Amino acid sequence: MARLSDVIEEFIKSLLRESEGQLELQRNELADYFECAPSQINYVLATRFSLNQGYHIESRRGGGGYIRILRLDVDKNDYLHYLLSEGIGAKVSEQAALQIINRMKEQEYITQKTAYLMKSAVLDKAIGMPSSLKDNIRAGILKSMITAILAWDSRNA
Amino acid sequence: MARLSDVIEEFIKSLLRESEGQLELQRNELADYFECAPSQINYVLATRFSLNQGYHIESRRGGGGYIRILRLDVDKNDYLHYLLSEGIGAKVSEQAALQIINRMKEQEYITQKTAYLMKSAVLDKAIGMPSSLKDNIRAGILKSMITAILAWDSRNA
DNA sequence: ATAAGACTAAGGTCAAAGAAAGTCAAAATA
DNA sequence: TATTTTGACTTTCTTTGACCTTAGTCTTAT
Repeated sequence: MARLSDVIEEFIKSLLRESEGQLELQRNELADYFECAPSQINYVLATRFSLNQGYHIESRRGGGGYIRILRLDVDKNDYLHYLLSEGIGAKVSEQAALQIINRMKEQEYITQKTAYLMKSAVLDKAIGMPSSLKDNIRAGILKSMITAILAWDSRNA
Repeated sequence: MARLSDVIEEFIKSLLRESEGQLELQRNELADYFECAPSQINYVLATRFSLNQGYHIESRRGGGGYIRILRLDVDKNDYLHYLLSEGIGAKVSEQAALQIINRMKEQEYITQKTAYLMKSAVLDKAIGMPSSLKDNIRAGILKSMITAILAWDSRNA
């Protein structure tokens, strides 16, 4: 007897295959279909569709809510995935962040203008905050922006 | 299932596009057309056509009453400078930040892709941090990105 | 002719109900 | 012990409806 989470994982992945890596679903509907608790869907998403595993999730609550799952294009964007999974840890200095963005530009993942914009978002000046928390916050922001760059392409495929 | 509020929003926006950003309508008529409660029109106006989102609403009750909606089209530089000097204070909520970025996109000051990138940088998730400091940090980042957009333009003028 | 008051035709407000999704930790299971 | 399953509780967003306010119109007494 396969674990239900594995079944749900496979189900979602087959849906993704049929729909070019992009998919929108209703949490309660899916939970109904598999006769499980709605929160199990969250568990499956958290453990099998994380960023490190190459997926991006967007969702909305309330009437007409949804969960959107994007499969990021993995092999095409090696460096970016490396950054997300190992390259950027919990903390990143300003210098390191700027270097990373420069390299992204040199490898033509982003335009010069986008690089300029991204840099502005990770500057010490932008983040304000004294303390060592700055480097944590910067890491979060940088990762989020890199994820957005990856997600954009999948989303508009 | 698309949210009715979104449908009404799009309907109004398309009317605005056809009429140079100015439009007068009858609340009950519109509610009839969409078969919804009249107060849902107010909900749509409040959540999607606020001043921050770039719209101005005037209305009149009683016989011959109406609701007038104006799209405020501002000059790019004026608007961005306004945001930096008054529009964005020391703190900004996630919602408010996303609305500002949406407006920049609707006014075509930035592309949709850039909007997506900028949004990713101001999300609660990106900033991490529980606490109320989030809104301060977000304000700093958003201002920094807006400054970068201004600087880029003048630099490449 | 006119001012007061009643009637009608709008739009406004607010709170409750409904419709999702998120979180977290306890319980169950492998 | 680690992973999975469940469920109670929370948060967010939307929809509905009862009640309120305001503007114009019509009657009527003076």
